[in-house]
Amino acid sequence: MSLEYAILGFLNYLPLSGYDLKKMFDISVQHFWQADQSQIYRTLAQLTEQGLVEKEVIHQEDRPDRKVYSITPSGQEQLQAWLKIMPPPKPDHSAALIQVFFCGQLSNEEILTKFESMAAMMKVVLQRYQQVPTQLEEYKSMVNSQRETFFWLLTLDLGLRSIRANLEWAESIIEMLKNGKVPAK
Amino acid sequence: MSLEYAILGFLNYLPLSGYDLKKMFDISVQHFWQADQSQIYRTLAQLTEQGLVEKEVIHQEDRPDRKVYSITPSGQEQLQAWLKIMPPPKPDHSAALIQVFFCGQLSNEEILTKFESMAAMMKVVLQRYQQVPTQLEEYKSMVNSQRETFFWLLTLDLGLRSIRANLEWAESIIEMLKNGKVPAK
DNA sequence: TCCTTATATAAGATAAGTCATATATAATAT
DNA sequence: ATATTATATATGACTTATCTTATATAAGGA
Repeated sequence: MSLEYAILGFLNYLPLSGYDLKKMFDISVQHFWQADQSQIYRTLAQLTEQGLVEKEVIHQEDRPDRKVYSITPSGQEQLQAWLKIMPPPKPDHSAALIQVFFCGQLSNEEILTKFESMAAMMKVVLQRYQQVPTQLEEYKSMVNSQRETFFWLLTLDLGLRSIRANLEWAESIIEMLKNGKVPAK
Repeated sequence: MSLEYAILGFLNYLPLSGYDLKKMFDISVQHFWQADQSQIYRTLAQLTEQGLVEKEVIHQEDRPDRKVYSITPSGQEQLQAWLKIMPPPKPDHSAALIQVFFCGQLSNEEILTKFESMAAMMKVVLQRYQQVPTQLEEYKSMVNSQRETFFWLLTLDLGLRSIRANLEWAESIIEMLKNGKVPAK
């Protein structure tokens, strides 16, 4: 599980509660990692058991107590070690590609509609990506390091390149459909 | 779940057993869908319950009985309907990107090593992809349709484009590391 | 006044998939 | 002679993640 390491990564900057962590995910890696709130809490519990993080309960009068987690030396070791290894590439089961694979069973018009809405969606995602750097300021105030922001921008860059590759692919298929290059049988 | 529809897609060509299906996955969509044997059997059971496929037991003397599944009219309807909709884009949790995001905590030499082995791995994947069309013959003999093979090649094309985009990204980072473009702090 | 958002954590149910293992036989390769 | 591969299905245990719901309070907007 790498949510585990993502959490350790953030806690290595500063101590945070489960609630804070959720916000951190949302302002920084939301473009490639949507963290589930309940999963964060469960993973935090698990990391505590393993001695990789430590919990400090901060009492609050009017709201539930804050439980602030800090990384332990053992947690830092684990994180460093993990950052150096290559994570086993997990095969992604792409529903979209399964649809492409079997879409010969649809009519050409239906397929054209499909790829056109795919292309349209990708353009939306592309725009969303191009607007992500707006959140940079929020993130900067949390980590305050040009080096960290640099790597953040790299993850954005890959996202952009991937979406562009996808869009070009979809557009090349639209071209083929319009020019009658798709075999009828 | 889209394994469900992937199975319906194959059964729409011809009736197959769980064992046959596993082989079908391996010779055709293995590059974007590694199907788990036990998951295929479980999904087949579930599809039978839902009335989307039908089971015929074929007795064999020396080996376990073959259970051959065929798609029902209801299954065909479901498949057709699904092929037309856009599957909700499932957010992929990329361990590799989490590593990039936090790798500012490593030294520049360690990071260089990391991206170099990443690039090397992508080159291997690229070669593997370029060799996939070899399996085309096997697949052709199963479906015998130029239209179907065309869409198969499209899924390969996307794979190639994506890997190339990834590789270019990794190489651009290697360049930056070598030219001292990575902030020290 | 009422609704939403923010603050904060947690647990039950369910889904989807992976891993390991079990059963049984025949053919092929080393 | 021995080991592996092919044929064929199935289940138990486990992991990871998602969805839903619960609890509690305060501030701010319509």
